[in-house]
Amino acid sequence: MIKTKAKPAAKTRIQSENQDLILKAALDVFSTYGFRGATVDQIAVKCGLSKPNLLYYFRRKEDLYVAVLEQTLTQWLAPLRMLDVNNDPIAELTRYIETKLDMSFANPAASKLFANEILHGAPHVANYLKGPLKDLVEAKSAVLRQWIAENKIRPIDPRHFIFAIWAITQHYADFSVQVEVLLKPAEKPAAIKASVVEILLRGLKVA
Amino acid sequence: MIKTKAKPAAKTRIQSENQDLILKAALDVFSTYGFRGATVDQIAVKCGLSKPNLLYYFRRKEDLYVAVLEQTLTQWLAPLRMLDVNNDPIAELTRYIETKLDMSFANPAASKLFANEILHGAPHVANYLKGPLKDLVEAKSAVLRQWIAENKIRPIDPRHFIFAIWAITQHYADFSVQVEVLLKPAEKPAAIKASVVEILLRGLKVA
DNA sequence: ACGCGTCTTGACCATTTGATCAAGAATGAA
DNA sequence: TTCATTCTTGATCAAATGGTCAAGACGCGT
Repeated sequence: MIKTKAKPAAKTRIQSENQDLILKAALDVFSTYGFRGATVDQIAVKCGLSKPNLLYYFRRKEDLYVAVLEQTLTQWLAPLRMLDVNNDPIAELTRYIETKLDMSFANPAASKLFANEILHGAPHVANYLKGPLKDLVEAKSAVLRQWIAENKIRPIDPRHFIFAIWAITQHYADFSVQVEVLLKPAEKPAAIKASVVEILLRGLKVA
Repeated sequence: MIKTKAKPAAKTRIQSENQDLILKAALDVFSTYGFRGATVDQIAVKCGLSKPNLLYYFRRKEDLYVAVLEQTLTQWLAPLRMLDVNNDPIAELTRYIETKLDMSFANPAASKLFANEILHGAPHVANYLKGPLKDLVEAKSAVLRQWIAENKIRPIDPRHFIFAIWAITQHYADFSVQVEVLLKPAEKPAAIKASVVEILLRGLKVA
């Protein structure tokens, strides 16, 4: 009997369960120690599998790393895709910033994984940056430009403004150790969100 | 004859020359590959010394890493120390932001080295964060608070505003690969500086 | 030129780590 | 139950890498 197709993702129950376990553990370990710093053994122990067993699912350490990275990337950019030109700019941008901050608080590992990858020259996602990401940024820059043209927000360079949102929101994940030390005693997420939104958006509001 | 003191830093000409060579190469390699990702051999080759010779100057890889890190840290925070409560706030903050951006453009390796260290939990500089850095941030937050009290700038949370400046300015160093791709064709530093200053400071100016 | 202390290196070692493989255990459709 | 397929692992390997050491080269004040 023909095997339906060449590469269907997960097939058996055990396969999908274990792949899921592995990906979760790998995100944790890779984001903490980086690609080179992480060891296959660490990840295997973390998800309760033997090293050869883990390598049965992902033949090479790099395959696993790329899988985790790709899984993270799409999830990470989803909220930007939702930016809608037809809604109120301040409301839309507020929602975007707050969503990004929520993600940084809830899943700092994803942000750290990505930051580490870019920091080291993006060797595994160079094409992703040049293709899908650049397209998305261009599209959303156009949205901001239209809002400016309609005089709904004050003029600003759209790309640098997007960079600013990314930089600040991800800062609370990537530099969480530093933030926690300098912000002690701890501040509530809601308070942080209010401050960040204020810093980023106050200069955009029309008189 | 007594050796003047226990641990005077560099003594002979060769010593200071080679230590300098090593520190420069180490900054390059550590910032690109991270502590674990960098190899002593790589650094040795980069500065034209043999591996045992390099280890003659820095007995352990970690010693070298810490030396580079400490050298970088002080230099990196200098511009913040200069923030002067007696000058015009917008002028002072503009100068600070532009200086930080200049440093990111001129020496991205330093920023990346620090980013990598914090990203991985700041294992070598935890005390520095809790001590000198926290003190500096508190002091400069007080400066911002005074400007607010004097109604020279609009109210903002000082600490989060400092974080915002750091996050954005260092973003152009740490994420330079991404920035270059998304900003293509390349933009002049002066244009970037103008955009960033506008984004950060427009919301601060009093009516 | 001498001689002491500094500098340099080839050879070597121990450990870590990514990856392989053959053999056996578990799974599940018929 | 049967048995082909999938899953699991102990043992093992080769390469990379941090670090050591003894021996010799060199720099420099005298």
